[in-house]
Amino acid sequence: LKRLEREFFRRNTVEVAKDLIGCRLVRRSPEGEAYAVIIETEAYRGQDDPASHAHRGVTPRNRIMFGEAGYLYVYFSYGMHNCMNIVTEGEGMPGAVLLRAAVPVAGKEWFGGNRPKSPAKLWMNGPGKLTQAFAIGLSFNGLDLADPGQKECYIAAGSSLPFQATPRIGISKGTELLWRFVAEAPVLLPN
DNA sequence: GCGAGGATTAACT
DNA sequence: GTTAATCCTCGCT
Repeated sequence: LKRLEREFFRRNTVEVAKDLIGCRLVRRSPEGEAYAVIIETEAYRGQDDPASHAHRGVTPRNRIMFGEAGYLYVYFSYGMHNCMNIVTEGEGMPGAVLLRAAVPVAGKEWFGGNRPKSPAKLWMNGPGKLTQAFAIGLSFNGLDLADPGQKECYIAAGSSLPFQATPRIGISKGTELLWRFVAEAPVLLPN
């Protein structure tokens, strides 16, 4: 499990979102390193993207999106869910990739404990569920995934998967952009 | 201060 | 297919 470096994230957001499909999201757990293969992402790029939190300029919440790449942007949504994004682009250019779904590989007991009473197929097949399974809360906002000394959470390279591009989910503006990327080959899900 | 709405989910019918 | 849950953030008064 080799941590992806900052240069991977310091690129065009849409490219990063595509390249993240098939990569692994790694999290320290009491049982060791738990990880899952990322199968769904969305790109939110620039101040011109009407669906992005960065669209109206810098606010206390979204300022991390305007900063250095490789940091986590976590926000609270719908009164009950957290969503996790990885900051992209260079400083001053806001961008982030929303992680929407993954397939658990290692640390399944821990994931299952974080998603009680939920079958494995539904552990992390949505952005809110993903953060729940990985125990990622608002306190992770601003975490540097590219810091080699930071062991809580990082992204590791994987094998590339075929994917397709679709409109992003749950937004009302910017639907003409095909900036959601989903692994198409039904990746084998655990039972 | 206050009110509206949200990059959603789960449990209904 | 429909809807309640639930609270942070932002923009406006």
